[in-house]
Amino acid sequence: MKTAPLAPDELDMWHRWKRASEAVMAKVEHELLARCGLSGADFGVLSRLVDLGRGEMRHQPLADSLGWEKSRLSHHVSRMRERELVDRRAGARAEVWIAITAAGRAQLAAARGVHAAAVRQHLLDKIPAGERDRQRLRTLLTELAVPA
Amino acid sequence: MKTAPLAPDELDMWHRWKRASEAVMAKVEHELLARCGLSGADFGVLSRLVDLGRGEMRHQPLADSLGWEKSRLSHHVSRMRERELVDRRAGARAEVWIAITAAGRAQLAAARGVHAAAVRQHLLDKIPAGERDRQRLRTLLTELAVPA
DNA sequence: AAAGATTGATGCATCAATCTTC
DNA sequence: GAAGATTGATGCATCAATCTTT
Repeated sequence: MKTAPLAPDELDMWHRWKRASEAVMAKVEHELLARCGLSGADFGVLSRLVDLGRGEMRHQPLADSLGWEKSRLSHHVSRMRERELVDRRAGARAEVWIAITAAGRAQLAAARGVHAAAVRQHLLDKIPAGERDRQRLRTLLTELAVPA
Repeated sequence: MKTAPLAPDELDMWHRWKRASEAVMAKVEHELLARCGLSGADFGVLSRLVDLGRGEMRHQPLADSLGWEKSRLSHHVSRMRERELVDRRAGARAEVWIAITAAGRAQLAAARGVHAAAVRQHLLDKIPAGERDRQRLRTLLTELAVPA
């Protein structure tokens, strides 16, 4: 199977896509970290604990909801635990529960607003307002996100 | 300054965007690594050396063209040098030149086709074909990539 | 001292290997 | 031994500190 090199307009679209995805993520995560002391990963863990689990979840479902390997979550929880944002406890069977702490709830509450503002400023406000345009974009993003 | 939490449709768009940008990058970089032994960063360095510099460039302009800190490039070149993909040499003034090796050229040549195919499969082919749609997307991506 | 680049320390992501409890 | 989770090793990104040549 022969594969022609990317034509200039193809290369252009690829570079634009790459720069846009890096820029949006970097801007949102930078604001969250600078203004709230939470990385995007920290924010993801804390908000899922609260939104999906009323403050605590088992290890594996939490990892799944983040799209993370269980080992990645394990390392990350160890670091967040030292900062007293979450805690770990053993369940009745062999399972582990991750729970948000009071300090974690406070940080998350402060971060929600900053996150919402950053997402609007750097992404949502720049998307065309028409319902047809938005629907097209939703469809494209859904296609692009299909797992390998 | 009021900041309402993200509404369900806003949150939905944010999550779709996030998953799409992560998925496209991961798929392209994974294919490049699995089939050619080059990371996205490696490919970026090699292709810029050839396309922008006929095989060699000074350190700082190369870093700039990648959007990297100079220290990041320095570390990366050290690792690529051990794999004999590039070499470093001192210039007449205090400057450093990074040059692609013969082995680097060979790997890059093999990788170009794989990269082109992956970008088409995972991004370009999923974008609507109409010129108006494409133009709209280009505009959106350009807005999103504006530096902080 | 200024320009140009490297180094070292720290935190994070991934993989394979290991531990623990049923 | 199987399910559930942690650990250790390695490579990468970022920041501050340092080195080197003019």
